Amino acid sequence: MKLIKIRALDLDLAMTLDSGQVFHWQKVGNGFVGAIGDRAVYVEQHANVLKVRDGEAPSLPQARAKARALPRIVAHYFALDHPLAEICASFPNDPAMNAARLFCCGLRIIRQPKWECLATFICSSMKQVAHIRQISLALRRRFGDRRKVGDHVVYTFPPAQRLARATENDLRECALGYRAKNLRATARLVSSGECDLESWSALSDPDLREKLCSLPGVGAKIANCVMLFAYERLRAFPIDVWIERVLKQQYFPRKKITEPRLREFSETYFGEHGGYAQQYLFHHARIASRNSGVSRDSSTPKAFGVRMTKGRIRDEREQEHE
DNA sequence: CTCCAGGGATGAT
DNA sequence: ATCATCCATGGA
Repeated sequence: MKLIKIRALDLDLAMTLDSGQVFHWQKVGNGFVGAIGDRAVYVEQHANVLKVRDGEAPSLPQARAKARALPRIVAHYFALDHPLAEICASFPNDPAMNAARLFCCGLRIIRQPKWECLATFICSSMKQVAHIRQISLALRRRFGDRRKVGDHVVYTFPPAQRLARATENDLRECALGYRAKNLRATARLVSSGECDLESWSALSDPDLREKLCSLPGVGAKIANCVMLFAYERLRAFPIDVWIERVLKQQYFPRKKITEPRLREFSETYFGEHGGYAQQYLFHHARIASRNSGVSRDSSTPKAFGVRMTKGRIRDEREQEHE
């Protein structure tokens, strides 16, 4: 089993794959297996080197050609060209951000295929990471293409056309619940050509956001995820409950802040790589709370050093008014 | 404005 | 072993 080496500075592969951007990579031995587009890939990290291989090709010349392309594809997917030191240096200098920056060394924003990212985040609404992984796997197993890398089976993410042909019930059987209707409707818009995800790359941030939000099942949060993870809009700042909690506790303690004001703050304060800042704050908060052994509805993560019960938060909200 | 939809993991009891 | 809670969008 021959592995190709790729130099990868400032990358933490395991953290990157576990930071809530992608949901299909599976840990195998010292590395991970997953799909990058249509290609089944195994990847493991040794310090500043990635060792990779992809699935078999039918003939030897083809296999050689594919192997030559693989390093470029992997480097592009993991965004090894992002200037991570510069990006981190552009973050604001404050305690929460500094803690997150320190904690998340080597965390990169992956470049995901647009349809795969959009569809996956439509499925993510009102779900937690563990569950999104199950949905992604169910969709891939049922509608994707089976590939092998070594002894491991990997399924590619099904194209929009294939999900558009599925019935709502087919999708529900993948544990999508009420998201089945939205995913199917969006798949039809994309596969019919009425919505051309590739051509949207040319749009400004606000125009792109508007287009994405026009799709069934896509609101502001999911639109921002897709902008950040699939359109390289590194300013896009998705606000989920984790980030909302962090922003309020770290930047507006004991103050009521309206939702539009919080959004405005998130879009200006964190600068040109706000999406990266968001990812760092998000991942730090998630892991810190996971390790604290304290449920997050009874206290904030230990790393932030603030204790605040849900009851107290409610009290504060009731006390203050604009 | 509120309420609800679907559901597996997770943590509390 | 039960039980409550997590989650974001869209429609009633």
